Amino acid sequence: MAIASTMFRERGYDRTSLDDIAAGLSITKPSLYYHFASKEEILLECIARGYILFQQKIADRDDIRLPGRERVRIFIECYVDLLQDNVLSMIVADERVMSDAGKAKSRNYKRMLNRDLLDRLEVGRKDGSLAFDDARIISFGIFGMVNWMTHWQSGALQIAPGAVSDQFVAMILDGIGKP
Amino acid sequence: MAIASTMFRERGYDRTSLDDIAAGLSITKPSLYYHFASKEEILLECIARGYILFQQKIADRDDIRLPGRERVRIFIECYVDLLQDNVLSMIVADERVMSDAGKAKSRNYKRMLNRDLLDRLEVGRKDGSLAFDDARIISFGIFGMVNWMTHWQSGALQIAPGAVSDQFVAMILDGIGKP
DNA sequence: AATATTACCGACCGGACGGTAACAAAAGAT
DNA sequence: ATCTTTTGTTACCGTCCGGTCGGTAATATT
Repeated sequence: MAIASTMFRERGYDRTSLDDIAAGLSITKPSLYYHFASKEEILLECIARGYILFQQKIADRDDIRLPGRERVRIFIECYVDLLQDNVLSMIVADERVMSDAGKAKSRNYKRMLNRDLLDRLEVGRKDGSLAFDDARIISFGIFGMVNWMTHWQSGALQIAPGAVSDQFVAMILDGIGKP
Repeated sequence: MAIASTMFRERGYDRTSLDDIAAGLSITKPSLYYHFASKEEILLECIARGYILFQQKIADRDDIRLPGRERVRIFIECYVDLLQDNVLSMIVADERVMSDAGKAKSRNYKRMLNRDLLDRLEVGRKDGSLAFDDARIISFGIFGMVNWMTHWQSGALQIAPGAVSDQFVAMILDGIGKP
């Protein structure tokens, strides 16, 4: 499963054949079909696994008493961490190749992640640590910034892993404009 | 060409067959091969066309005397505009399917766009209208935010087209944190 | 000893896709 | 009116891929 996640992330779902995955596991394609019903099912399990890993990671670091601003930071840092481990297959899975049922499941995971970030934003708005107009657009913007990291050419930026999320967080919270 | 751009954007490059494109033009596939040498060449022309349209659009609105902050705003607004017209094929083209030569061309266009935004950021830093740490990360973050719009489910947000770029710009320049 | 169950394999099918060869119809130039 | 170039077409090829079928060792159950 971890191997499939990595392959999907590296080559893309479409261009990762079942033979590729099977070879990665040192078995053959029919054997794969003993464990999974279809290629889509493999993808969906990768997605589910990524979501669970995210939940675990953020549960470790989260603290409901912190201001919204800090809870948003924690969300972003955990998310970027997992992205760098090739583990969030949600991102690489183009919904257009999926069945209606699969699409619904995939969207559900995305919706839950979005819900989580939206909640943190609203907490920040209420406790006064954040200010913005439409939380949905802010959320989409944040996801866009971090999800697009999967399109970066690996090694194009010579930079420490943590530095990226630090600067993203700084940009999101404080902006780049000077008063 | 415009039709191919739209199809690539809607279905993705891999899942748009030459028969699809030909059908969209009311001709047949071999006829396509009279005008283009390969599928990749079609893609590269779409990319080139998108870049030219962007250059034209931004040349109309740009003013070198404006502060960097405003020139960044103009860049983002033009970019979002073109994205909404399905015209920036650069974004949907996964480099992993391209030949080395095609990859080089595609990257070159991306590099030029990135260069443009980086220059605007540096202008802002020099004239004091912007402040940030690493311009490359800011630039990648901005491209990520806007490029990811292609992954939004159309109509998920009931919002005026211009409002998105307004709020993105507000978020980038001023941030969402309260002092 | 007889019977299931688990986990796997070689060989194959049907369909889709990028690309090609050979041939036909417009259309302008002479 | 004919020739040539442009722009199409029909029919086909090779390859790849998701998925299936029949069969087989090995392990567990009775």
